[in-house]
Amino acid sequence: MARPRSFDENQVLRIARDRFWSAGYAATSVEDILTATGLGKGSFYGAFGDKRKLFQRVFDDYCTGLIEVLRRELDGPDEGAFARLRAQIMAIADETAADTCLRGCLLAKGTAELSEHDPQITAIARRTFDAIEEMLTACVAAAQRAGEISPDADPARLAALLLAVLRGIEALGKAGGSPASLPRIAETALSLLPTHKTMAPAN
Amino acid sequence: MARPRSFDENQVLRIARDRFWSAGYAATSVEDILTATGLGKGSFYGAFGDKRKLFQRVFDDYCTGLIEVLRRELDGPDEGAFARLRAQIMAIADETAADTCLRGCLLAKGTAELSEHDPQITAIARRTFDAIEEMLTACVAAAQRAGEISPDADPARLAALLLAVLRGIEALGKAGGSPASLPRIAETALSLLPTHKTMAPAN
DNA sequence: CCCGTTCTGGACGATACCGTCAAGAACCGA
DNA sequence: TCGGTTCTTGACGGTATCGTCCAGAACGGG
Repeated sequence: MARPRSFDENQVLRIARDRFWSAGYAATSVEDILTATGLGKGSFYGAFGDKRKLFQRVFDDYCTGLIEVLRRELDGPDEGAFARLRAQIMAIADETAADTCLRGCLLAKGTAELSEHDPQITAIARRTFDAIEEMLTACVAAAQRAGEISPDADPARLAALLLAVLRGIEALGKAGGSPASLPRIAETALSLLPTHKTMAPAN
Repeated sequence: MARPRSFDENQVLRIARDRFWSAGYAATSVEDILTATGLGKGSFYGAFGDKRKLFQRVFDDYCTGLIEVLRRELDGPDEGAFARLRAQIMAIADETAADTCLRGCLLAKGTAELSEHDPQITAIARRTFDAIEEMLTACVAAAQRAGEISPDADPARLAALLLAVLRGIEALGKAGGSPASLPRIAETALSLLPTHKTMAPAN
């Protein structure tokens, strides 16, 4: 018994996300979002409270989605764990290389722009990186059990390194450059992982 | 025969850089810079033309400085090349870990915020990454000649990977986290470099 | 059919912001 | 000392921005 919403909240979130994603937080005005979505001010502030609150929500949703996708791709039996790891890392590199408009990753962009002054954003970013690192660790450990990565290696260390490489690929991607360079970096990283019982890794 | 400037251009550039660095481009207003520097509008626009032009100049100066520092640290004889490489990479990791206010690196921040919409910024970032990669390549090659890195490895590939790791460390640093984690990543990366004539690297 | 509740549209106030401009100040060579 | 040139100060116009508020619309239970 009340007037129902005339807009789809998720659609608004998507549109707002795209605006923030493309222009950044500070450069996106509330009016931008209003015209893009067709909402009136009353509806907007009533439903989302605030530009900052909206961004935090969008950012959080984005990060949650990221983690979910990654989990779906990486989880699985020990058999094929290394293949899954490789495929996922290569996919991220390819994706980044294909992003010719240089939009990049909202997680990276939002963290770069806001982490210094918004502890909430920092916390979300931190949580996300931790989650990804954990999934990578599990995948590396699985690959070790399957005999595809040297059992002497510390899976947490390798995972942390791989996460850094992934974030680095994303960062380099924003400067353009040749499309082949990013996958090449991913390949190099994968090829350096201690596959057999070679030298002592990650001393 | 004209009235001389009453301000130090370089000092203004430094102050403006710090503002941009801390708040980002969009969130820094010209008035911010004016009050921080004490300049009047006329002087500001007369000397620097524009908020955007000023940022490009600040960004360019910053990148040039970055390259110079790195060159000073990495250049040298083949003897000790690997030690220089290691020292520099660890230094960057330590520095990033010590940056508790999460200000990060202006190159990363500026690129993340502006590369999508400002080709000039993209070009500067690109040029800077290329220069760093080139210096890393030279250093890796030197270490190979000194017998500290396997001669079978492709120095350009290793250098590209190291650059990605460095940028990744910087990106992860902005999310806070334990101070030990970043140096650990750097160490892991260094330890995985093919030191002797181990497995075929970077196939 | 009607009323309470929630939603909508947009006017509104108060700043903040960008970049221009003109009037006057400071300098220095002659 | 004087004139020409450059610099400085800050007022100004026009716009953008954020968030509030309220009058009225839409709905559905009773």
